[in-house]
Amino acid sequence: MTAIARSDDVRRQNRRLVLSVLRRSEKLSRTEITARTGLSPSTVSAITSDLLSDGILRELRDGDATATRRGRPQVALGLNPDAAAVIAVVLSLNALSAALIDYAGDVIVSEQSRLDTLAMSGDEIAASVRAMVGTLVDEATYRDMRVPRIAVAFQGITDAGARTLLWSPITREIDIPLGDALEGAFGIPVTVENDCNMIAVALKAKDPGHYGENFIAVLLSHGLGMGMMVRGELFTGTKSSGGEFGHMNHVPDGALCRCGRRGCIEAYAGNYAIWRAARNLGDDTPPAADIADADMAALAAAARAADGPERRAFHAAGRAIGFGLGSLFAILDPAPVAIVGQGALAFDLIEGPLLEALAKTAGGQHHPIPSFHTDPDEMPLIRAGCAMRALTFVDREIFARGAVSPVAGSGRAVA
Amino acid sequence: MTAIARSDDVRRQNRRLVLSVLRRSEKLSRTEITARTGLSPSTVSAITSDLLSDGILRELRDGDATATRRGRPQVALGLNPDAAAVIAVVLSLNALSAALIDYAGDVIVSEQSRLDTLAMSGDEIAASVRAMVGTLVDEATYRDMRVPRIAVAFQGITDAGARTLLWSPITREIDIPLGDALEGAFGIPVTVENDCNMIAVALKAKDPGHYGENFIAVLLSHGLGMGMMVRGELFTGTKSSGGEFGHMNHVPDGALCRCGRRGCIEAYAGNYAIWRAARNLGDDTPPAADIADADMAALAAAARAADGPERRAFHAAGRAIGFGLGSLFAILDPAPVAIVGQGALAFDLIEGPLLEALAKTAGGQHHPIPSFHTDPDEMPLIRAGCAMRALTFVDREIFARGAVSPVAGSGRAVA
DNA sequence: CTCTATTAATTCGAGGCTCGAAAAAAATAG
DNA sequence: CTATTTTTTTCGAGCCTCGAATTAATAGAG
Repeated sequence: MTAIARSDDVRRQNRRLVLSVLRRSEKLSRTEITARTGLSPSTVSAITSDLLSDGILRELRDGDATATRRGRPQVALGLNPDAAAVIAVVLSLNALSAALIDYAGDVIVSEQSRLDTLAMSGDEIAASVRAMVGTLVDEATYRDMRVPRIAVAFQGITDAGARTLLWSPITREIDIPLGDALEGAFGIPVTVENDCNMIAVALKAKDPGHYGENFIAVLLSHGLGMGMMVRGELFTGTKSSGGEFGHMNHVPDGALCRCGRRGCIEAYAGNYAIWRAARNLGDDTPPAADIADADMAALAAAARAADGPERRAFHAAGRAIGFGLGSLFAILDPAPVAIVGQGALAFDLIEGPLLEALAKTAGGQHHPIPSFHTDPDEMPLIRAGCAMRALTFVDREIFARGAVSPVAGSGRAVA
Repeated sequence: MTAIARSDDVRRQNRRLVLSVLRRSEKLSRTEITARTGLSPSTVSAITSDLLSDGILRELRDGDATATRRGRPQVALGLNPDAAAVIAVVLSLNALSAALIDYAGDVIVSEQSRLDTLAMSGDEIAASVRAMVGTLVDEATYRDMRVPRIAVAFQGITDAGARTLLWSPITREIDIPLGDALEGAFGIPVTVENDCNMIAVALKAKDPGHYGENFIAVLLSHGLGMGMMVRGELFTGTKSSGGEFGHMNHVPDGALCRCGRRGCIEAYAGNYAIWRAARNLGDDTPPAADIADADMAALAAAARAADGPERRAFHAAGRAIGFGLGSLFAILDPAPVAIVGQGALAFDLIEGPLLEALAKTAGGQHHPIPSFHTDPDEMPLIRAGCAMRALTFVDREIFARGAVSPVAGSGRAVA
């Protein structure tokens, strides 16, 4: 806010603006851009002409024949898929996937592999990621597309600079410098992001009507995750990716959590916690390594069928999440919530206690109870968010600056 | 972030920048401004010349005789105290105070009065504030100073627009439109702010070395309050002033809170909660209306003297605050903490259990334990923060725009 | 088939802004 | 009184946006 401003910052900001409306709409005439941005027609003309000659935009001479109106027909402009490509990597428990995505957001090629992350060292994990990314970089080189950005998403915590994997449940190792490893290998700027933050990015891009300026995405699976959008921006911690909702305290000195502490929300609402409670194993039982989706589904079925430990376990989970959201809402006010991940399949079981707990907290005091939507399939969201994150970076930090030749010869060329 | 930029926005931003370094330093030559802002000497010359002819700055031809160096001597510039004035109002339990403050930040006149806020209606409170502000507006008119901003601080919650008192412990009434009342009466823009947010503003202004980009101010008195600075900006809720730290949940279905809910942190750490626990009154005892500082001091003395219910009460308070901070830090990472208010006098009693609880939560997991500083006297901070808030608004929103004649004839003139 | 109305997009000059280089101003040192 | 040093201002080059005027490209009317 208190930064110096120069003359050409104005153009940069307005180029950003034009690119941002085009990223949302895919196909817009100069007149429509004028209307959406509020810029004057002359400015839009100047900016789009620059972007066209830079190869960042292209004219879409559509065969749609919308020419039913009188007057000079509009020329649709869109992001040029060949302007650049980004690589989006998703690292999860025992699985690695990555995709090469063109500038318009379409997947060109994708790669998947299974790997035993828990048994691997940090170096081995970094090497696996590097190998897969290498394949995609080669692919990009072969197609003569430059790759100005790589984004990696994983479950866990990164530093605030989004460069290092600080901690993740998918490995025993901490402080894996994934960003530096990839950047060193390919000379391409990298961000390492929390998966739930990427879910939030994807939700905002997908349904801006419902997920607007402020909302919360909660991932329910083996552990808990959260991504928050606050005032239109992804909310991250000051030193890390932040948003460790699952490790807010629910019950002081309560159930044993996977993190080694006690009483975390996750220790009541993670799959392992629900499983533990449903099997009457006691709060001190160390968390199971992983629980199959089918087993959780069976638990949910049992809970729906009859009152018993299973149902009580899901209720306790709902209660923990409800109190946690209440505490969160006390700090930053209620906002729509997306319940994402396999746990969303059992949302019918946890919703009641969740709302009941929420009503008992300050979050519900001055404002109406927020809406809850569910989406059990998190992976597409993480992939889409990760790609969007990388593309938005290119929009804002690279193509918003003039004097960049985007369609460079080398696939590895970096500004 | 995605706003349109025009040519003159550049000048506005750079005027802001110049005003912000001058507000921090009080006395700076053009050369020093050049160094601190990074602007070119020509630009600084142009901007300061505008600001001087607008009457916003003044030359301080000092008798300090710093002329021991060779070369043309520097001319010190400073904010012109007569450029404008603001009114800062602090409304607290049974007391109202307000001050007329010149543009350089010095108090011109201040007013105080005692009133029985709990017995008053919202209209009566608004009328009292209006009357006191009226006196100061008259004073400003008499001195031929225009008042472009009023800021009101109080303990409680406002709407996100900082216009309405939504709830406050100082009155039984809710939704008091203080902002509209004052704006209607005087035609001056008004913000209504949470007192702890103003404490945070004041701490940042007072000690930017320690309270930098990220820190938390916790007010311990009858109830609890919190103000947060996140990435250099005051963090407010999306719909309200937010930061209701005291009403994050500590123990599900726990002790009765002043807000009517159960288990809030405040229900363990507010004065009434400590009192209640120290007197073995039980968690369900309705909160006392108010407890004299002397009584709390006596309680603290007893707690220091011997192990017993008093000491346990303070320990429970520390524990509640510690778990609460831990949950907060799970979301946005650890940051320095200021413990402000009368409760800071007993910080020696609560610090141990606080740190112990904090160590049990995720907040302390990846980062070192943050620092804790105390300041028992909150009123000066609230006053200073409130004044600073109003002045900063004038800097940024009014004087950063050119073409404003600041030293208007009428004291009530508003842009 | 030509002409006119209509809508889209571009061009051009006016007016801002920052910056670097050069000039002017104001003091000390000798 | 002159040279030196440091601060501050002035001036032209180079961006940028915007409004008004101009050019481009179509559908419909006669």
